Amino acid sequence: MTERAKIGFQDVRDVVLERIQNRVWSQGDLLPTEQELAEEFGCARATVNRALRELADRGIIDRKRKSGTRVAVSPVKQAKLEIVLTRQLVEDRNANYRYALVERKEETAPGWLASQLDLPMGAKVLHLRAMHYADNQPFQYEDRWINIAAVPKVVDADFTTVGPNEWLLGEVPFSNAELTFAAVPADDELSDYLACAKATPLFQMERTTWFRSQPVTFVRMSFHPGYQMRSQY
Amino acid sequence: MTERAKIGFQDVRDVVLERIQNRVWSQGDLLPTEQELAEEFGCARATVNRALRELADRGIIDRKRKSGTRVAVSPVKQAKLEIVLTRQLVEDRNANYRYALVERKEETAPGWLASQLDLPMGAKVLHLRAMHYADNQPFQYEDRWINIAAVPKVVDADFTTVGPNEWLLGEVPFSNAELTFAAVPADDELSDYLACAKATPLFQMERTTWFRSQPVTFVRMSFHPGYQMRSQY
DNA sequence: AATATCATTATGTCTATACATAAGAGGATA
DNA sequence: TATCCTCTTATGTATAGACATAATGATATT
Repeated sequence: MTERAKIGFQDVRDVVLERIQNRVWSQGDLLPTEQELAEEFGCARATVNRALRELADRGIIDRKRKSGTRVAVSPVKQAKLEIVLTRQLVEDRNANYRYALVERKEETAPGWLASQLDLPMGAKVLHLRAMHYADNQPFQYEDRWINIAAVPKVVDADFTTVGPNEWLLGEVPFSNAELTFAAVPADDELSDYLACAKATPLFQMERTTWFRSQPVTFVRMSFHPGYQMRSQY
Repeated sequence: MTERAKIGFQDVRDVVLERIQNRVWSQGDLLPTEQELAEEFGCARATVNRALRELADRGIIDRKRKSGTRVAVSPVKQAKLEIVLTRQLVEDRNANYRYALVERKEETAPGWLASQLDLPMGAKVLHLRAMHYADNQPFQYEDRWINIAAVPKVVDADFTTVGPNEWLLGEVPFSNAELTFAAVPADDELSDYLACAKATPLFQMERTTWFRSQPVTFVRMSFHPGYQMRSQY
């Protein structure tokens, strides 16, 4: 028997996506209404609604009340970039992870940092410098500032065994962040810690983190020469 | 009157998120069932379901049939990285965009490319090299290979006025891709085109694109010295 | 003790119905 | 022509009820 199973929202979603990919509906085209699609597929409008909502979330289609649903003109491609702990990055390569604290110092936020984190004048910060190793090879140099006002308990953490990232993940697990990526030449300090020649190109990632609009931390991570970051969409 | 508006799924979502952030429910904790939450909020179970589904999509909670809903132990942080056209990157900086084709050549895929794109031996590719300028300053050098079998029409496109990225977006608007980022030293060619000293650190992004499991294109984009890429989550 | 069976339970999904809301279309008015 | 109004329409959301499904835990069997 060709007794076919009932149509679910995933079926609708996939068929609609396929039609868009096959140019049955081209960029900018108006799709049938939910009602019409529901009739075509023999399902409830709510089912079509969920299917189309998912496609809209993915940026495949644009929806507007009264106007209807259109195939997105310029599909907003956005890559998902998994933010993982350095420990995990290292262990994913089947390498042995080692962490070492270089320096721990309480200080007043320098001007550039106060500006970066939007801190008041004279705000207290904890400045940490640390190294991450993969099989005892330098993997990443970490330069971090933590807003003490946002995480008062940080003054009691010594960070000799647990890295600041892991510690913060436990204290402030849900936060927003802004990232920047760049290529920079190794300066004296970086070339020293990362065991490379001066001016070697290094991949650098900076991250500013907030929790409920309050600045928490700014970190600059410099990776060993040749490091590649991966992502997909 | 304290006549409060009816509870919607967004309210439920936000209240649950707030409780998680406030550690009312900590990492790994079991949340009340949908039924219980629906009773608490005075709404239908479907409403709670949608609220929790959104939080699950964001990686805030984990849900499993019969077991229930738990606060995610290691919230998967993932940054959203908008993939934009080079033209847009330039114009977003209020700079004048200019594109120039450097070379266009049909060839058989070299071994490393066949391997990268998973192409059969002797597959035909179109090799393009191009420059993107911002206010007539070198902005990005683009080195691209397109799988002719996947996009036969590409042999008729001359790419003198429209860049390959924009052209492909029109032809293959929906695709998957894998990205890698790295810092590399400028070689002779890059230092020439990007007007910088040899060995200058350059931010480089590589992208491999598929459409329905068929490899479409591989591109290596090298940015001018000092370029920063931004993202957030 | 190990394995198969079955009831239970929380989530996953679908449906029909209802009402809310944004926004386009047309007409009336100034 | 420009502005305001109402009507209409497609999407957005809520609901009660139903059944599906995965996973757990208990029970019975080997």
